[in-house]
Amino acid sequence: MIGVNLQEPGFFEHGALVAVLTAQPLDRFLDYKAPEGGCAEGAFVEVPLGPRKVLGVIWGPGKGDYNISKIRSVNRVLDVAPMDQGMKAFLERAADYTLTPLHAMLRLATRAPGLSDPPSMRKIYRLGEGEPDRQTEARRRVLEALRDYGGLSFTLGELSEMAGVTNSVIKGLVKQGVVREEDTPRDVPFARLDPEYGGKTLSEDQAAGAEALRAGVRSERYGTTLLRGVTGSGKTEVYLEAVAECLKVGRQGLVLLPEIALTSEFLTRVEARFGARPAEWHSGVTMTERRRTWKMVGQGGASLVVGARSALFLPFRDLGLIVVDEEHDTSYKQEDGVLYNARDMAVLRASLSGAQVVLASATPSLESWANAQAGKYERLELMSRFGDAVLPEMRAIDMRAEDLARDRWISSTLKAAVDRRVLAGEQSLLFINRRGYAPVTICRACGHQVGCDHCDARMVEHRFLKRLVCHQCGETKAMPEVCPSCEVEGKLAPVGPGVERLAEEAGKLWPEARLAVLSSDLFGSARALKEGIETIAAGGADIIIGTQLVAKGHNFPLLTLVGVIDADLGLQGSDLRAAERTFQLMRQVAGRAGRAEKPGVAMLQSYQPEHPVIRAILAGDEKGFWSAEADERRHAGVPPYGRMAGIILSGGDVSQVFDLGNALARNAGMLRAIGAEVYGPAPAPIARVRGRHRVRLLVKADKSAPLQAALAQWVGQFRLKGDLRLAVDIDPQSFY
DNA sequence: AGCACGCCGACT
DNA sequence: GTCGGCGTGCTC
Repeated sequence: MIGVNLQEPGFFEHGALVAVLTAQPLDRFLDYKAPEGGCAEGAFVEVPLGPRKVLGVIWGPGKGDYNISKIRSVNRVLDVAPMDQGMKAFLERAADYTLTPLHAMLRLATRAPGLSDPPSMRKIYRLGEGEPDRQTEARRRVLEALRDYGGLSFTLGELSEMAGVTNSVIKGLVKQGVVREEDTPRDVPFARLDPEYGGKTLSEDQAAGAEALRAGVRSERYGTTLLRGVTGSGKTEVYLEAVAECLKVGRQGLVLLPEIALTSEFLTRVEARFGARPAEWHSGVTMTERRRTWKMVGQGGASLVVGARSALFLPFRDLGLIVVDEEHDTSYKQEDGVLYNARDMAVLRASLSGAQVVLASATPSLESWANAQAGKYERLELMSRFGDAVLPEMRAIDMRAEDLARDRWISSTLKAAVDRRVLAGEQSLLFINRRGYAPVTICRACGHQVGCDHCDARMVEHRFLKRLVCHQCGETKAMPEVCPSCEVEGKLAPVGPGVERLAEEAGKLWPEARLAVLSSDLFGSARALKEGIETIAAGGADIIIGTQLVAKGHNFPLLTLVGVIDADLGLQGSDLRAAERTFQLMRQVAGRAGRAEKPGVAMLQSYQPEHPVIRAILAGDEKGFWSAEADERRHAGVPPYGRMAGIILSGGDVSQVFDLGNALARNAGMLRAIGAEVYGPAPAPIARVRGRHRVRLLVKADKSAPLQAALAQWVGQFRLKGDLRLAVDIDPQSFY
């Protein structure tokens, strides 16, 4: 082929055809001619597209199957580090796995502004040569300031303030060459982190764990370690040693955190350990800082990034370690836009760049537990520094015996316990496992939950339809008058108070007490949330009402009672990970109480206190819980022992969306051919988003079935009309 | 994603 | 008559 340089594979001479991937939603590569000076595979380029100029990446040689006379030239190669093979492979594999178009993956990987702008420059000032023609007091101060700081340089503003002079004094010195003015890129490397800076003395247990992780990092090969450690066991110190080793071998590290609210505290710890702050990457980071981080990660000017899941898509050039802290956290699963699980993508990315993964958690996910069990992951266990974890006393409140009114959620037993805390000036936490209103229909006499006749999911009451709907298969039925199990009449009630309803009830029960509601949707920003939490922890409330949020690593020293309003939510049925989540939350929430000198009590309100999960929680029997849960999932053929996918359909018109869903369900031959089952269409977990109705189908397949290929074929049959949209959600996490 | 083209309703 | 609604299609 003309123009291809055979000496240097992957380089395209001026005029050669290249395939360019853009972030535009086009489902194929576009052919362009290589620009003057040529371009290398992986180069970020600007290409003309219709009347616009867009960002693209040279993906490989052009196919040449497009009208040659219409092929345009690449405008220019951008001044950023080219995408390496590992990143390219990562985007391709991630796209295949999540069934996301490649252009959407590229979009994720270029989420920084101004990548196509020329490097922004600014002027800096340093000491030049010679002496000024006339020495004045102002001039003397400027030169003294510069000499004091050796060879360092400053911006005009910094220097004039330091010397206490006006800009014109400095400009005058520049004219004479006594002070030198230089252009320097605005995007500068991050401060070097010193692995030897602030190492702490580790316990024997921690030291052994740290050494195992360090050895992994030194191998410069892929490997995943599940690092288990209860709160207070110092798992952060341990994995920071792995980060230190990564810095020593000169590779880059990435620490993923589930909540932005946790980053600032973590950054402080990193600074204490390594003497400087790492790069930060999450939605709260400013545009200029984002661009700097993106560019520096690409050219090696950032050795450690701390951030949210999207940091996985930064252009690391030599990634040696990824830490996924609180790996079980559900917020690692992106639920809008590109649907991916950051924990799984971290493992994929690491395996393609020869990096180590550390999955850290006090309460790992069953997936990771099973992978460790199967020998795919190494396992490290940290004991608490204070011996066994000090778990509070845990008790179940049998709600069947409480005879609670229909619209009440706080039992008299729990109320009495809270009363005692209020009198004693101690804090109580009322914990509710959900934010929204997603009721479950439960019999208040026997604890039976109304299930679907066609699958094993529970049925959910739809307030507007006045019917029960199965969110898995879409089956509906009228609300029964009589409990299908114990046949008592009039005791069926929708369960599932939101935080607000609970707060209302608490306000009536304890009119004198100071109530605080902690729910992430009630605070405007991460900072406001953090301040709110600090005020409350310092004693700013008597009764705290909270959601999952409180379970995430905040310390409340005055807290001595945790009341779990509905420990049953999700024990049965419609969410396959519900038992796991309940177990994790109970342990974490229980860990909130009694951290300080006062012993804590946790009370679990339950309609089925004899359920194995509740029993395991009360007994603190972790191993027992995991084996039982693993058996159940294996039996049901669900993750991690089977595979699932959701198909989310959305559009402005409900009936059109359902029509499409039904059409999909009718034409699912290729899925049945691989032994998969198709459920639905049914209302999606979030049934309406910004005026669009969402409907979901669920696919369940064998672990070994070629699910992605069959799904792609299935979904590919349909051309979407109008505003209808379809998204595939591999391994969905929400089932309500 | 943008942007143009194109085919049917209420206005100067 | 035309201005403009947004459905459909194209961009190398």
